[in-house]
Amino acid sequence: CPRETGFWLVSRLHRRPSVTDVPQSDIEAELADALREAAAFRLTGRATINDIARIAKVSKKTVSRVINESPLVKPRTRHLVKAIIAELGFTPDPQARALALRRSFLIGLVYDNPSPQYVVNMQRGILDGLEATDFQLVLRPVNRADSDLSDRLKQFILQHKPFGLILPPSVSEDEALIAMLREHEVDYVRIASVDFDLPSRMIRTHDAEGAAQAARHLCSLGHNDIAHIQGPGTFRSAHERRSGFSRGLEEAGRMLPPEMVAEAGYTFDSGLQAMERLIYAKRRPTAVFAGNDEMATGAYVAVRKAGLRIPEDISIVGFDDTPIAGRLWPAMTTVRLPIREMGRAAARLLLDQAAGNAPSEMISFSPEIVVRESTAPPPR
Amino acid sequence: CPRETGFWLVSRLHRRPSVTDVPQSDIEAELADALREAAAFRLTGRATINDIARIAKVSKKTVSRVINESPLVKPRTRHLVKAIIAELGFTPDPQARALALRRSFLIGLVYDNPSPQYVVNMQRGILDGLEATDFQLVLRPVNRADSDLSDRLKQFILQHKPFGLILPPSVSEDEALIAMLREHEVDYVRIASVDFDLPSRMIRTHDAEGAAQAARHLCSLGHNDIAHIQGPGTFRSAHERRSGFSRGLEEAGRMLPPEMVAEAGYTFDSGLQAMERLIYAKRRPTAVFAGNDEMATGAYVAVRKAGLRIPEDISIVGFDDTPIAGRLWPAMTTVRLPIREMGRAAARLLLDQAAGNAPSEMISFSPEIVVRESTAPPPR
DNA sequence: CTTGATATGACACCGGTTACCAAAATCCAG
DNA sequence: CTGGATTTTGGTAACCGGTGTCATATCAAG
Repeated sequence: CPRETGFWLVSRLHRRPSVTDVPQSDIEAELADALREAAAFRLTGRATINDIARIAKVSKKTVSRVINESPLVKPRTRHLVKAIIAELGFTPDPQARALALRRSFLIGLVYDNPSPQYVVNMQRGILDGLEATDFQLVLRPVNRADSDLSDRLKQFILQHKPFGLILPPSVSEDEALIAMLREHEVDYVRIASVDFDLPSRMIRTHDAEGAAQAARHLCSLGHNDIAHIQGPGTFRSAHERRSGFSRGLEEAGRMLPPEMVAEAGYTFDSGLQAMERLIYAKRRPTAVFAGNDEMATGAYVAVRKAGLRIPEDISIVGFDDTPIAGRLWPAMTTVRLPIREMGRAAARLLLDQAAGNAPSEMISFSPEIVVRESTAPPPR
Repeated sequence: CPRETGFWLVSRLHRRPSVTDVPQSDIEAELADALREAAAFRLTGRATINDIARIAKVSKKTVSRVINESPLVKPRTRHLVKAIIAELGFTPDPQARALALRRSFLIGLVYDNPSPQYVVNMQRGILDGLEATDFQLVLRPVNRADSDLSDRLKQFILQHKPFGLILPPSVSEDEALIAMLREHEVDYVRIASVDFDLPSRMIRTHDAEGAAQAARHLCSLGHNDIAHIQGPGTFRSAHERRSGFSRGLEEAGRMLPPEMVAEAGYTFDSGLQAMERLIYAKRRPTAVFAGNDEMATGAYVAVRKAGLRIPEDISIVGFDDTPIAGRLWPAMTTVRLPIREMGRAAARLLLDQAAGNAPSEMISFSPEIVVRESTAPPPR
């Protein structure tokens, strides 16, 4: 026997077919009366659940049931109440609801503070997904370095009782954080390029496959001296991208020797320096795959500073397809991750959870190479 | 006689000096007792104002007064209650507070949907300013074009009763919106490059002055054929920047003839096209000032496509100093607006309002030119 | 011992939700 | 067809965790 709880979306599915064999005119009249009264009330100000109840001549609780789509309401009553709600443009007060449900309608986006470019697009996507719901997106930047992550976030959770959290890469890999979330029973969706032991809702990206595409692209152009600017070792995505790239090269009969890999920190400056190391190394590469667009942009500058040309002397491939990629000259070939769509999916996943769907689900996204003008056959 | 209202920060200022001439030992003992009890309670779970009241042996109202820094509490009681609050790590529930105060602790950032680059930095700044407060930043993108602006935003305001809104340029210029906000008595801070008739809190940027600096810089390099890529006419900032630039040129004895102005839409593509028009015009300019970095980046590409060099053939100056400016090659000379600091100031202004400061205040920020490598003397 | 100022408490209320109970409708066997 | 058990449906009161109002208790000064 299901208890009466705030979220009825579940049971909405197996609702009995509604039987309406009451004299139509009767309903009509009552409805008209109520609506007249509602219209009169309308000017007074913002309506509450009490007003609706009074006008519909039912109890508060019944109105609450209608709002929450409880199946325990006669179709007739439901229609009446819904009509009045529509007429008054009533929407339940999220604060009051939050207080009673001990759960707010905030969705937190938790990200690492030196916010990577992609959070912008992710925000867009999440907002798309939250459109026309009562949920609000709040930003929760954290400093992973300071390890205040858990503390501040816990504070936020205890105070604001967020409905759910969205954890983009890097934050999503923090197992201590995840443990804390489970302890406090907060819903969350992880976004990452690897699988996790604990089954939980997540958005999975196949970064390795994208990197392999980059490798295939460069090989097909005829490059043999191929280098990689790798992201920081603390990021799982950096490993994924490197190993995927390496695998891609091997499949095409090439190798990625350690001296052709320069590690950097996913930043512009570090990418620039890494590229300089590669340029002035014993064997200069004719093509470089950077772990993200940010570093690839740094590589652009290093190449230019060295008096070399893109793509005639050196081909460059990035990862992420951030806005900057298309704005550079020549436009950057990069591996596109559908960040916005991922954000949208993450929001949906969180909202679904409310509807009582299966406890664990995963949505996969595959990256795709976008060939622009920064790649060409190697110089002879 | 001041009413008892949720926000006492005002009166905190003219509080009488606290006199504590009660036997120390007495207090100590009582405090110790209470703290022992508090420590025992601590494990039970999250504390509420009732728990504090019970342990301190005062009424919940008194605890509420202490939380809100009301001066109507004896220093001794205050100390006791504060000690217990600290011991329990109690923080008031924002939802409950919001319900009672009919005002939530959300700060909305309202921005035009094809979100301009600067909102990222603005977000950072606002988050800085909100740090260590109970306030949360929520994102409210709107489509100005759809004119759903007022409707959707009104819906948000009615439902979530935000504490205040921050309105960056373009949104801040919408008088209909402002009227709606005043009608619903929502606090807001406008960020704009012009003054408004209605006195209200605002962050004012002197875009015209920044543009004039750009003009002076180009003139001092010896340019005579100077063009401008102007932003869309619907943006006040576009006018400000143009007129400031024009004034700067005139002060240096140059002119900005209409045929040397190309209007674009603050976007990369439109900037690219505008630059192409200028390049293939009768008299090709040797220097171009774009209304924002986005368009300037488009100009870069147009110049390159035409086989010309930056800055040897054409100098380019942008506006905003978005991250992309420093990442281009050659690095872009641009006019820097301290967006992040502005965001921080906006948040502070909103929070001050709560503390009952003067109803109207303005903080000014002056832009400053950042000379990088995209400007040089004209070709001979 | 007043008196006015200061400090505290009792209680209703904000706008929803749940637990629990009562009334009505439906079903079943006798 | 009827009475009682069972399932629906609607209502009441309490509660979520704070705040406002207003009455009352306390205190220093006159």
